[in-house]
Amino acid sequence: MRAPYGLEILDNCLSCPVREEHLFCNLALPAVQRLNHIKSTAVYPKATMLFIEGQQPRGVFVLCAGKAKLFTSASDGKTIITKISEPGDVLGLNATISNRPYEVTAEMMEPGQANFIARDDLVQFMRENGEVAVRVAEQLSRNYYSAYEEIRTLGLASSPSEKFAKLLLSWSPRAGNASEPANLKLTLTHEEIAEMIGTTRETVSRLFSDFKKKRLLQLKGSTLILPNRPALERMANL
Amino acid sequence: MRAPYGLEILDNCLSCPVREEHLFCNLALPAVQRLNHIKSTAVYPKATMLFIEGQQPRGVFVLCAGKAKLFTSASDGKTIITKISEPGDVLGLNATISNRPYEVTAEMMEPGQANFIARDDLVQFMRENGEVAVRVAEQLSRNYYSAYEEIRTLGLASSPSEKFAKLLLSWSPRAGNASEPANLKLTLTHEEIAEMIGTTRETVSRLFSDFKKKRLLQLKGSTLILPNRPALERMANL
DNA sequence: GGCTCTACGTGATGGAGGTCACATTTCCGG
DNA sequence: CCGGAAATGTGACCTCCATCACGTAGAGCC
Repeated sequence: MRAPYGLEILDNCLSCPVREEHLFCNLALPAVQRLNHIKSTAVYPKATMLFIEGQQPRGVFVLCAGKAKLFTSASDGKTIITKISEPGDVLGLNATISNRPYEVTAEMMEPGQANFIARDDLVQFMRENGEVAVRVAEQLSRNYYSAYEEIRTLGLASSPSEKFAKLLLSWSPRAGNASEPANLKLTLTHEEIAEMIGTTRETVSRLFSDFKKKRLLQLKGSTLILPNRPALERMANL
Repeated sequence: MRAPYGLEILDNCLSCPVREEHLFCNLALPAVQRLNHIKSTAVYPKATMLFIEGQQPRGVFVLCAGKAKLFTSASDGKTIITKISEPGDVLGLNATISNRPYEVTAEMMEPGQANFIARDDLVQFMRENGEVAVRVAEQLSRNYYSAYEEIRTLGLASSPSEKFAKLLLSWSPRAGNASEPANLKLTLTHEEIAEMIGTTRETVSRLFSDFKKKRLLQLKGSTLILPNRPALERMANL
């Protein structure tokens, strides 16, 4: 089930194995050829910073393998993780398009691979190809949407438990109307979860205890089970 | 100084009186003609909802006169104002491009006027004209940036006073290095300010008192004076 | 097996700010 | 100029969570 962690370069990394919304899927052949010409592929070890908050944008990274966390920090060191990126995601697009500094730091959480497209090449490619520009615009608006969800979570939720419930729900694939329990792998530390919902590690630890007691979640090793989605939704004010 | 509040239709509302970043400025003539053909102009009284959170996107509004507030609400009624839009701003672009429901409600705060461009027309226009699509992408990434600022404010600031200081700073035009006091019109109620920084009206009221006492702001009628920008920046952790 | 380092669990404590209540002022339409 | 509504000022209270402090558990390593 897991992405290969070896260091060999994956071929055809821009193709779309799963998700329809990938940025450069199903383009016309000439566009694909042009794309292959301007992209470059590289392999990154764990903890690599693909780019750092505040840097001038060099271009975008299309993640092929591995996960990356995107986060931003205040001068006092407080940090919020805004997204855990997975293969297929495009990183640094907003900064690159608007030519403003990267607004987040992107750090590999595991060894992985990514395609890089330099800013000038991408902008030129967009100008020549309206379809590509539309795709980019769509991707940007998706990014905006998830930023908006973040705002709603941070701004509208009154308690850490509410935010925690929202986070759990966002992890669980919405399985139709059925109320079958969702289970998934928990790969984040309490510290990281705390940085995602704007609270402290200790509070997250207590939240896990509370939620277990209330039968809102179970942990078997690193497998997280959510037996009662509706109750979570009630907690999250949905 | 104030925009006319009469109900006559302003001509040439898509032109750019002030700001360079307006969406459709300085386009080639044929594009401008096309634009004038697909847009329609209307006048809206105070408290009009241009669109409502959750509605399917009909298209975008380019605000010509008047201010509008953009906000989103939780089911329990708690509300956050994410932006005060001013003439020249483009409203509803993200939802329109991604064809997802409007993520906010846009409500006129004063009588005003806006151009409307229907979704299909806009998308078609973008496809035919790569330059327009690039402009749209740039606008989207600007929107994303301000959403990001919001996230930083809500997520990284620990106290209401910190957020309040940030808000005041965001209102004050950054006047070079000089430390001349900034003054500006205060058009929002304490309630609205509270909804912008995620706190309560009472707390905002107390913040005004505290900040006055600490010589961080003065109020002359509805004119707000910030005599000590550096001190505000310190409060905001900048 | 023992060592170290990181992740996690949990109690005690204090204070910031949300909540409620009510007084006062400002605004605005008639 | 007046009356009601909306906006604002302020006190009292009390909850929730950040903080501090420590103990424990597990993972990797020699």
